[in-house]
Amino acid sequence: MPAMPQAAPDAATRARLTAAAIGLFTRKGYAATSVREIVESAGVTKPVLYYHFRSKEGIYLETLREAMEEFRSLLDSFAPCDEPVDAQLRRLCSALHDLFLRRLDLVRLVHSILYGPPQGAPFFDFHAVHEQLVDSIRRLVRIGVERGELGGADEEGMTLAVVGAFNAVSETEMLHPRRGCGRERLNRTLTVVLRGMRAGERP
Amino acid sequence: MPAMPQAAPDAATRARLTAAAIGLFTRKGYAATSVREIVESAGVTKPVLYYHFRSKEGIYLETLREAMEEFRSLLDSFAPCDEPVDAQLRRLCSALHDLFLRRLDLVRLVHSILYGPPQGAPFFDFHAVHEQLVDSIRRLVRIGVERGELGGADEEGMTLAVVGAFNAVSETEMLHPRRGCGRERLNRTLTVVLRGMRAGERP
DNA sequence: GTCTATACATGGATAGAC
DNA sequence: GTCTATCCATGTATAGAC
Repeated sequence: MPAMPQAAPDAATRARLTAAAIGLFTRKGYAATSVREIVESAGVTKPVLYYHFRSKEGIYLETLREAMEEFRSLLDSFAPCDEPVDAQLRRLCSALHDLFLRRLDLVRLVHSILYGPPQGAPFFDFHAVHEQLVDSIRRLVRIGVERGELGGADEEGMTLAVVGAFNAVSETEMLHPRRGCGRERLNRTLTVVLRGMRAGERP
Repeated sequence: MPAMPQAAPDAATRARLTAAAIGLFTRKGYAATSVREIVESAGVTKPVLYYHFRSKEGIYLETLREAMEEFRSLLDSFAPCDEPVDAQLRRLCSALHDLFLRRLDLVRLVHSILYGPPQGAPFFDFHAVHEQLVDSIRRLVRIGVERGELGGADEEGMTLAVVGAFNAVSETEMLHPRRGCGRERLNRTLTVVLRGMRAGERP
């Protein structure tokens, strides 16, 4: 019975390589990480990496795709519900914040590539993931306006205000990585922003 | 009369080098920019660069220091006044937004280093400039609270909300660099946030 | 101060044996 | 699949003449 999918004999080697790679890429960036470092950190030799992945770009793209799945799946799983939209926005931002804290190095890398100069790293479509995040918030805002829970005709301004509040806290977290103290900060910042978004305020 | 400061004979050469360097560093990043590219872009040869600056790190740090002066001086020149704080906050953000648009590549570089992995670039204290920016906003918020123009005891939340709104617009600008359309967007986003910061709203 | 030519290290990638 | 040994391009930096 040949060619049974017997859990791939070399799966362990691949896994060690991807783990080493994602760690180094996210902590040092693409250009500053050498193939030598990756293979040493994984306890293998160079040809092993080039056998399993085709190149440095190859292992970079594959490990990143894998790592970004977690973000995509969180956003995909977030379906709007009957709850008041301000509470939903808080829940979404809070869940994202938890994930960001757990993968802070990855978030750093994404941030630097999304907003920074190319730095020689091969193209990866972080933009799409970021758009998905913004769209999730935009959709909730729109629902809030339709329901009459949020006021003003400026959906885009409200969306940017929420995204901004979330980003400001995330970026503070990146600058001062003292684990966990940001959850309450996020809530308080959102309180300010959401107060400006409620319907029925004086103009 | 020896050693008169006759405008430095080689000032032009230095200027061409720094101009070429800042352009390449901000567009490509530190690691992805080679000394060869810099000198070719400046129309000189390698030893000229090593004579005037001591190394690649040297010209990087010196050109950045020079470029960041513009940001520092804008922040230094902004003194709080009698105007209502919401208008002052709008003015400050608007002035910063103009500067960001003019130096978008530089902002990108700063962003990627401030929030991203080290990438092998030598240390430059962007953090201090960023703190100065946040402090300028924080100071205005505090004044607003003291005057009773802004409500709530949460000065930090309000500061982050304003910083976030500004950053969200700046980052949108970095992602979609279509010149100029962001000014009104900034104003509208600030409108949402500032509405949430006014005194006398229902809790 | 500015050139030509070059030293020297590092990094990505592969050949060929096992 | 995994190893040893090596190729080759690129990059920083400098020696030494002018």
